[in-house]
Amino acid sequence: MENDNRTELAKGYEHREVEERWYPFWLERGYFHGDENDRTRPPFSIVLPPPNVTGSLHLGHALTATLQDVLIRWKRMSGYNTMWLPGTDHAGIATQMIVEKELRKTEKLTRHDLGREAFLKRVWQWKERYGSRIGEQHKALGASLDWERERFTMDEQSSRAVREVFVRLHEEGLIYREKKLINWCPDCHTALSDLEVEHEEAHQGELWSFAYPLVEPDGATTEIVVATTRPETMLGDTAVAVHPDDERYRALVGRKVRHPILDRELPIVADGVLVDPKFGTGAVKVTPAHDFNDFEVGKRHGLEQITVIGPDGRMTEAAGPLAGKDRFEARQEVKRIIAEQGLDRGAKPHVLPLGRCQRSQTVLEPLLSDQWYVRIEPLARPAIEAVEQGKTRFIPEQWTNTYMAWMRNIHDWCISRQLWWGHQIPAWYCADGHVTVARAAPDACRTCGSRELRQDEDVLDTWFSSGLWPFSTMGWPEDTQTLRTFYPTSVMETGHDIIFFWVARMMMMGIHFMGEVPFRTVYLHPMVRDEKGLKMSKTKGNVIDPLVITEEYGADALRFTLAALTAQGRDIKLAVERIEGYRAFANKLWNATRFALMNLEGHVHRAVSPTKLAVTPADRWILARTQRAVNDTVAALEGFRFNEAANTVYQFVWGDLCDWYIELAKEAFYGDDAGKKAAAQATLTHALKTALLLLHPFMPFITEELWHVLRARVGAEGWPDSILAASYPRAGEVDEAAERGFGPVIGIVEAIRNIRGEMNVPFKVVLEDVEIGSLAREAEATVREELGRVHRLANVKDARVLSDGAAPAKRGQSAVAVGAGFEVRVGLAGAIDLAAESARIDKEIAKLDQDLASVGKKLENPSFVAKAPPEVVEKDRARLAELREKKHKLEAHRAMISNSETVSTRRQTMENQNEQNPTNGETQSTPAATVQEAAGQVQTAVAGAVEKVVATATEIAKAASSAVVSGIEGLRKERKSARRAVKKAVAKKTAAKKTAAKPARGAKKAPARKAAARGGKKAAAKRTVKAPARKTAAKKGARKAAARRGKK
RNA sequence: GGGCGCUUAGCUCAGCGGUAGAGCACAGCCUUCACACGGCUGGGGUCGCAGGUUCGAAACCUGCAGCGCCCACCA
Repeated sequence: MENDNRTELAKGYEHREVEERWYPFWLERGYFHGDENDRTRPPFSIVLPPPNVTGSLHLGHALTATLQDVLIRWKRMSGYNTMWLPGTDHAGIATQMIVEKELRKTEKLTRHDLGREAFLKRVWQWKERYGSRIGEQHKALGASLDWERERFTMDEQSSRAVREVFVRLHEEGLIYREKKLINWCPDCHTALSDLEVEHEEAHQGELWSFAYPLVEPDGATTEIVVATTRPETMLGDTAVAVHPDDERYRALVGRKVRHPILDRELPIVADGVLVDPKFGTGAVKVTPAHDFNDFEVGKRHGLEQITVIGPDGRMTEAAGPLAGKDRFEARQEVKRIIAEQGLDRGAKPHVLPLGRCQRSQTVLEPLLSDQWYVRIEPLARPAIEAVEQGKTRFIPEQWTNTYMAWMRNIHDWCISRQLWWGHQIPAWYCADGHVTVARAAPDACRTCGSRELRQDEDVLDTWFSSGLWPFSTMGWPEDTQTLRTFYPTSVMETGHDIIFFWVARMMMMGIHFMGEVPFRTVYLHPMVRDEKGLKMSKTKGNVIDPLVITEEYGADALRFTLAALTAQGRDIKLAVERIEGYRAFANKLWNATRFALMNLEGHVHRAVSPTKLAVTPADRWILARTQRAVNDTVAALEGFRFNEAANTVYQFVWGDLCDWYIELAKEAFYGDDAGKKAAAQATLTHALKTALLLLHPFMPFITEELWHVLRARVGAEGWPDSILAASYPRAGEVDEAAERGFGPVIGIVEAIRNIRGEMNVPFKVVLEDVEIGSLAREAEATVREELGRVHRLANVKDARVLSDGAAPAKRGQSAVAVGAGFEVRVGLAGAIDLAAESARIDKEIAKLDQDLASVGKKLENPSFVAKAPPEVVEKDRARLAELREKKHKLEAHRAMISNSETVSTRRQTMENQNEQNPTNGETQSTPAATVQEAAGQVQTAVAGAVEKVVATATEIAKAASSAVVSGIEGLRKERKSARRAVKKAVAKKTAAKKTAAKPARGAKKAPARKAAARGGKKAAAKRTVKAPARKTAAKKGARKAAARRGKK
């Protein structure tokens, strides 16, 4: 690559330039090809669900390609011999319709004008012209498909497999031809399988009743009333059915009615299966040629089948006076004629089920015709067993049930289609109608020897060839090395919308012909919808075009977005803002690398574990975080939890690496400690390299680009010349001590930043009076070692770190933060708003009291102590201790402030309330009242209390081995308690406000606006109890630290 | 008619027995020498409703409600 030696990057990430660069590079080196002769590496194969050859990439394709590419790239980097097979589907009806449409538009011709042969030539031309488009689009997405193996469902190899399967199934008696009712699309002029019928409920339908006069009236009984939703079918009625046990009609069974329009008499039959005596009149008109139920009745009773609606949806000659009319016109005509004869018995609204053609949306017509079927039950049984035995498993698991339910109730599969584009059925007829099924055109009729043979004109259902895809593409029926190496495939990744159409058929065919399931795992991805959860459609205008997105935001951003949104069992609602967000992430990664490049000059990366280098606590921390990110990412990928994998890397890169480590490393890079700098360089390189590797399957382009630049900077030892050939990071042990040990440093920095934020001290103001104390021994050492970083990250000068757990001095004009295992005092002489600081501390103490109450109550409950696991109880005890310690420290600080300034009335009230809190339990604290009354003694009293508190705290810290840990966790609880307090206050205030007047018109602008937006209740809460929800100084640090530590 | 899924912060969603989270959006501060596609800080949640199990439920069970999807030959 010409640019391979660049060691600098542009300021911002430009995806267009980068994404163009790498696909040809990968192809050239043959990285995507799976070697069927490779015995050294385990195989991992996927067949891409073949998109329609006419298709253009939509988000469904983008999703499926992304997820499969993530798997394939991950496995490839993990040492597998991967093979991902591309191809396209001829898509019978869809393609034929498109070409017909074009033909009509450009030449005003129908396919019949051209004739079969000429038309098919046109379709092939079309295929040649546009068939590669979708492949190119997959390349733009970065899909690492094995193009050498690209297939088409109608190429010679696939066609041969289709004929072979057809012939064998026919020989086995599993394919047969029969005349029965099928779903017919009058618009597409073809039979359809059950699956291609879209069921719908027509609410504007009606149930119309009319009378059939008895041929021989019998006293009062002169007619029998039947009901129908399809009046036109009465022209094909050949019986009226009643329930055999129905007393009303028992006497009529066996007698006849007269057809009022056609010259025909119909028998009245008894049928217990068809007729529900409670529905309608309890008498049913029977139309064997146009209704599936009636068809069965007809067979049971030997009734005549009269086809009155033809393949074009018009009435046939058998419809007598209505012959030639459209079926819907005929419906109205029939009603009119019957009414004229006085036989109309009224209509009522009725919701009727309608079947529509999946393709054309035309209302389908059950039609009697000769079609080919697959006898499916014998094929389904083994496919059910395979799943029961776990040979193939579904993810998410719930789809197992869907699959099973359908398979157990499966109907024979109508496979013939009256189309031209497709695999023509390998059956030939002689003049006498004998059928010869053969792999190639036979010379003579197998039955009578006639040489006058004509091939069946129908073609096979598209899904017939798709069903063979996993093995037809690998050379079946030959016993190829490719099949031996890559069949069964490892994963079938597709949408749940084609679980029956495709997945089930592949299972049946694969097991039957290969003797082995076609895939070990079926991962069914969610459907992509728009941000409101609606299906994307051109008419709604809510389609997000992946090609536009790729152009605008980059393929990497699109891929990452799709992966990050792919949670199991939920549709994806995609908003463009999400993609924007992940484009920003790509830019972040770009700039992190850019930063590294600027600071790695002269650094030569060695292929040794960075943990072997002498490193600082910060270095050890990011190395531990890196390993955790690796572990979590790999675990998520193994479980097909794409969203988790993506989010893990995202958080690691942006949070740990960029927000923290890079900032920490600056101190090393810009300082003059050569050893520290070298360690930081090695560490940063390792962390960044790992991030690139982890990300590669999700964002192949940018990671490849950055890999090359980084590699050029730090030397090539152990770095392949493509990230694609590098090893995926492996799970390993996380240095939890290093993660935990750094917690106080992070906590202290965040605590100081928080004080800045809350006290309105801009970052550029250097804090020159900072004391850090109450540290445990190891924490003290770490903080001392990393003090330079604390200085830099919090813009502090000469912070004092106190020894042996000593607490910071009590001084006025200061803000104090108490965190887990540390306490920080920030002197803000002249800059502090004491009232604000005092109020802040008050609120924190109020929260602590809430927590103390809650934990105290829990621990006072004997059954909790007795029944809960000891660790849990212990944890709560430690937390109680933490809370108490913290409260004492804050109280001491507050007392100090109280001494510095007159306390407001509001605060007094609050303090008094706190003192009255019975769950407080700590009676030693200095009551505020005392402070007020004896101002002169305060200093001494406070000092005494503080000493006690510190002593107690130190004891606690030493006693509990995990003091720091539980402390960090303890801090998190503040949040909940605080919220609880707010909630209670809200409830009270809401109750109080209910009767109060509406918010005044002239209220402050911003709250008023929010109030309007959020509704009265919340607005009230906002106005009245704003402050208590304020967080404590270090809580965010604690939260993050806890999150960082992870739960394991 | 049968089945499945969903209901958690304004929005999109994680979490699925032990201290309510993320991204975006929002507010304040910051044009600090990787990144304004940026940084720091903050505000915002009776985890759909009602019962039950449990020491403990957003999580498990039951019922209900709303939304969505799939399957289905009742005229």
